[in-house]
Amino acid sequence: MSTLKDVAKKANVSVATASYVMNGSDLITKQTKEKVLLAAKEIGYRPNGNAKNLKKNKTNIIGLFLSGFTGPFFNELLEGIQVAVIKRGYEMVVCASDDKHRLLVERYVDGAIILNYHISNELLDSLASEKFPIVVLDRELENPHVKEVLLPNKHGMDYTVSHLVEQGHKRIGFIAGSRESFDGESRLEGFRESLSKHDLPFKETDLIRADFTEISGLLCMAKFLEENENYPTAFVSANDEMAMGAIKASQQTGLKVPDDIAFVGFDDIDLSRYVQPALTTVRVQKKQWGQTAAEALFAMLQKKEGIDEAEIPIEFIPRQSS
Amino acid sequence: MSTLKDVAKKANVSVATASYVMNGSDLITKQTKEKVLLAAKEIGYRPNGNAKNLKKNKTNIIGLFLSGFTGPFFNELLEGIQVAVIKRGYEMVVCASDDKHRLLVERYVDGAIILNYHISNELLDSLASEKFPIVVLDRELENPHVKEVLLPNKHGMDYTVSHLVEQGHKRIGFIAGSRESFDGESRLEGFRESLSKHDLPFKETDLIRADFTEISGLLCMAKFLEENENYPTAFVSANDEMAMGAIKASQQTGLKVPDDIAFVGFDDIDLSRYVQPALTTVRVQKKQWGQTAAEALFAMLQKKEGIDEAEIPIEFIPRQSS
DNA sequence: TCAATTTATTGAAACGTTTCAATAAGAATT
DNA sequence: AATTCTTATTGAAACGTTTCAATAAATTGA
Repeated sequence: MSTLKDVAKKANVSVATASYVMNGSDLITKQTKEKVLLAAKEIGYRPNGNAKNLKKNKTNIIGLFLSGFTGPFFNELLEGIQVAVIKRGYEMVVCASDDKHRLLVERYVDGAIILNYHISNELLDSLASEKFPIVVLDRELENPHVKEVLLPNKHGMDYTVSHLVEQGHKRIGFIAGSRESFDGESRLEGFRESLSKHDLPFKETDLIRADFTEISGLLCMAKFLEENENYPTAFVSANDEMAMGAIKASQQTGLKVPDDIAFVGFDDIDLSRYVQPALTTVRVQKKQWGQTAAEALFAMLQKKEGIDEAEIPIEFIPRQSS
Repeated sequence: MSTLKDVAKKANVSVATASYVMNGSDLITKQTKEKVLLAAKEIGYRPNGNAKNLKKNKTNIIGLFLSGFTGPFFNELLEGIQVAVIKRGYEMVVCASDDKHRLLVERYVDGAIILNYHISNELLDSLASEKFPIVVLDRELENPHVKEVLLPNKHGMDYTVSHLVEQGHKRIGFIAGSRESFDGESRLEGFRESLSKHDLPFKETDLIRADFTEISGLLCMAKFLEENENYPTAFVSANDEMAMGAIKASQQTGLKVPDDIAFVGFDDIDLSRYVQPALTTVRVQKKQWGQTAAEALFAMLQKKEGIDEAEIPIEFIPRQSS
């Protein structure tokens, strides 16, 4: 593989000059510039990113660290981060890990956004620094170089429960996702809190554990209805997909939604307004979430202090399922 | 940030020794080993991946290059690649690009899997080499260091069309995705070819252009039905999501599926068997696809020649929508 | 015409590792 | 006790860049 040295030799200049040319310095005269560029092309030169990074002590890459690619995988979130990152002239890489977290630890990136329950708080504490800021999307963490950018899940649950209470519901169930999800659990927690604000009890047996997929919602709800002939008049779901599945299951059992049983989702995915009945839900700006996360990271990277705690906007969307 | 040198100094050994310890060489005596490890821990040492990579001329990372994070984003595919990559002691990074493709060009990875229509054949041709093998998932490309791992889309269309013809359909429409998708277009092409094998004509006006999302399928189908009171008795869709959307649109117009109009999807996503009516489709092993792609890459990386052209298995799944 | 200034080019050190070849220290063989 | 053979440790070069400081060349001003 050819290097800058090869280019320099071919163009009859020093490697310093070649380097300046490759980086578009304006000290270099036009004709040497062309000479070098031509040589580089002829020889098929590709810069070596590792050497660059090593020298500059900087990669211009930020990393998004996920726990995996299955499960609730937020395309919009990725898109939001990507947009913000590109705007800053950086690149983004996303990777999944459950063990060594090599890409996170070995300084391949200038900063990290974390949504990975396999990564411990201790590790993050030991990594975060002035030079290596971190944004967490899935936990609370007190550290000057770590910033939390969290969804206002509890806020959303307040809307939801108030709405349901207004409609006269007294016994409300909950469809939860997998326990590893910070958002899922904080929605459940928020649900519990909102319920008690309204002096309503929660029967633990009305808690259904699914795994965020539509099909798990369908299956678990079907099972629930089969086992309990006495059921809540309403269910809150930790996301839209499960709510949709649960609605299908209820309908297949002959129940009318929302008359016999009401459902409220969370997220407002595109499909929610098109299903029958259209799904009541809480709209979450996932793309905005990603963007905010990236912005927060860049703010730390540039030591700008005054980043105001931007809340991710949410909105309650009443539709026909409740 | 502390370096190996710092560790060495603290442990009173040479950096060579420290390096050997960090890499678990068995030449080093147990007590120096402990001494170094302790020093490393105390000092909070993290290896510098860039320096390592530079020296070793190898990153142990393979890259998956996508065009974006929206659109048909194949979690299963990612999962498949990830599994195979981890098994080999490598890591995977995924990134999106539409312009400079820095991460692809600057040797951050040891090999690449491409599913990104922004990346030109010329670029791939210039990058691919003995030392840098490439697997393409979205094009045909003749190059000794590039391997195609493609879905048998046309094969799937043969099944589909034969099935529909057997059921007596004579006028069959097609719901296509966005033009940038290689798979989408090759399904369309396959559809055309299968149709003509059966001596059936294809009316260009029976081609609906959507964008792979369920909602686009719904919207485009609704529009089509509104504009054409005369419509095909069956539609083949380039993926399941659009088929589901189209079915919803048809039902909302009062049509009975499959009696008035039949639908066949492609992919067999989880949900397909649970919708009403259950969706006839072609099952594609996406995870297998990813795994095969990664295996093919490793085979090239290890110069193993005899990689047999593994076909990704597909299977026709007749259900109630046709 | 010569000094002073500006502009273009270059040599060489440095970034943090790995790893070869060389050395030092111990153990084993005479 | 001297020699050989192991084993553990180390010095130093190398990987491919960037960038500072130094030089060389060209231009200007007197």
